[in-house]
Amino acid sequence: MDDLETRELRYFVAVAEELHFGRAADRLGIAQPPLSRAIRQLEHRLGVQLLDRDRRGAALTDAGRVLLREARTALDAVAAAARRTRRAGDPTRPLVLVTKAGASHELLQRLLDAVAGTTPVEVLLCEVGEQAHRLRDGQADVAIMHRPVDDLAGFDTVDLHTEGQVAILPAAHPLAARDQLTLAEVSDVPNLPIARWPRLDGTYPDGPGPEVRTQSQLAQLVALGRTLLVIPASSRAWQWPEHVAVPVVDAPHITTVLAWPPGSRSPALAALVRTAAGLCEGYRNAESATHPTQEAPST
Amino acid sequence: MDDLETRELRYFVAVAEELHFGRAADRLGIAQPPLSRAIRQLEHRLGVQLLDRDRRGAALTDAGRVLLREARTALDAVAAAARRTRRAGDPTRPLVLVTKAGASHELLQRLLDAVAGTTPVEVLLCEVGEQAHRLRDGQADVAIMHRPVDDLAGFDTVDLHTEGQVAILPAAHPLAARDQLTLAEVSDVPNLPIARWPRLDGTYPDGPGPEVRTQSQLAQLVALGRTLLVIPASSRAWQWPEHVAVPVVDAPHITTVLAWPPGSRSPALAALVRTAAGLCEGYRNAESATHPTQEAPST
DNA sequence: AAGCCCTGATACCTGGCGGGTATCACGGCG
DNA sequence: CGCCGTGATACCCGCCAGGTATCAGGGCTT
Repeated sequence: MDDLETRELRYFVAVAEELHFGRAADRLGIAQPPLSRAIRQLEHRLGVQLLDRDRRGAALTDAGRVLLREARTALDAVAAAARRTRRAGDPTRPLVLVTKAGASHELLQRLLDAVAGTTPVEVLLCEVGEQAHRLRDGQADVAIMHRPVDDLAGFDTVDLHTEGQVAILPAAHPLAARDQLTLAEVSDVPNLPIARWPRLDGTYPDGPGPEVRTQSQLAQLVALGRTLLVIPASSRAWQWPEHVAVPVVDAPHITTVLAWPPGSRSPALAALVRTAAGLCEGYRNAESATHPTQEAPST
Repeated sequence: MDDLETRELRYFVAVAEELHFGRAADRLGIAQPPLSRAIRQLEHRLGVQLLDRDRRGAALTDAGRVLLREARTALDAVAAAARRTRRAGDPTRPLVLVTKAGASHELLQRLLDAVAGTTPVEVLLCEVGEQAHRLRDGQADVAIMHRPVDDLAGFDTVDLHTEGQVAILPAAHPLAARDQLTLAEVSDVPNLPIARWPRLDGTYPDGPGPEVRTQSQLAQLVALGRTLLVIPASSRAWQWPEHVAVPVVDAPHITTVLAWPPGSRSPALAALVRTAAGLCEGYRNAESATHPTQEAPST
């Protein structure tokens, strides 16, 4: 019937994340009773139980888990609407491009040089896996991402460049002397386990490797001889003197792509996409000409 | 700062679509003054002018056009959150599959047969181009769509089948006697112009062909000898006795895909996707194994 | 030119509801 | 057995969404 309000979604997300009405209310800056009432009303309106209350907190039901995921994307979309509208009203707005720190540095440099003077571009750096979120919630207009490692669902893209991967090893490690490696050799080095990244919900998968959250943590761990990693050959801007890169011959190739929210039609974005496509003409995947999710936005 | 409420977005969308405060207020079931005030507050909060007021109505500014697009997707996301949550709380829920009427009928039949008894599936038929919207706003869980004609941006997909296209002609037309045609021959038959479909905003592109909105309108127009169309070979369930299908040898191949919102993890959906992929093993594009937007949802 | 009409804007009132405080119910635990 | 910490309930208050009445002004007609 009547639509949900974003306030209700924000409240539910807070409770679902804290699993505790008191703390959630605290975080929201309101008192606990109105929060309890709001969630109860929400459950009543949806006709679905979202939380199992308990003397020591609350637990999500299946429906609650669905709403948590859906509410997050809905709130992102609302926030994106506000941000993009504010930016559209600012005539001096630069295009905001988000990329992983250090990834595809040379390519980005060439792209920025090519549009310098015509299209102002602001570069926003983020940690691994955050680009999609920044794009979805309107903090950025366009992103440099990588297939198949990043989640490109929901974006239009053009392919920019495809390349092999290298293993980054501590210089002191025996494997560092090799001039090439295979995935099998890399994946079961007993005293050099692969690091673990957080999942979307912030928890870590099980495994022997160290838990990392940022690229600089990882760089340091490699330098300390505690882990290794396999990354695209061009993503080496943050390489330390203690690091050695060895090509991994059978690792899947990584394609660098320029990604943007579907439907974006600003002339600046269209110009950037056109320039990027032009820069990489030779490398582009022929599929991109026929695939509808890979067309440039019209002006 | 403070987030927008969906009420504000609904109000703005109404005004932006009507371009008239009075009619918009009417449609929303409120009076005009509160609506004017709400829009003014919205503009003030965003720090952006959204509408140019005028004695004879209102006109969208650039920022207003951005907000209209963003607000629609945000409202879709909120509506989807409500719908999907309600459905998640209903233990008897069938999976809702949406498809264009008549398209890929045999494939769908095989798919439904294959999951009959294990996964209840409700089939929702819609007109051309509506599937993406139904999927985005939560009315459906999964869709049968076609690449490259449908907009697949924002969905995970598996390829099911690829096939050539045929021209559907009035049986009385001279070209109907041919056993094959080319795109060039089809596209400039002077007295048989291709029909025009509405754009997303409901307006029609210019051109000589008749305006159509549904497949049955189109079927009738072809039977009347007023237009022709080019469609995948399998989409002929609605063919009339007055229609003749002739292969178009150089038309781009159409791939039938199963598409669903990224992140959906219901066991029923996963089972359907697995079954579909199994059914079409031989036809599947090898790329689907490595492309992240084409992986089956995990259970 | 003088009204009229149709547009959105302004003024002002009212009621519902979102939010607050105080308190209850209840189970775990020392 | 009483204390603590959980969420639920009761009740009050003030704000703001929404209503009515009215204004302002430009393009019509006459």
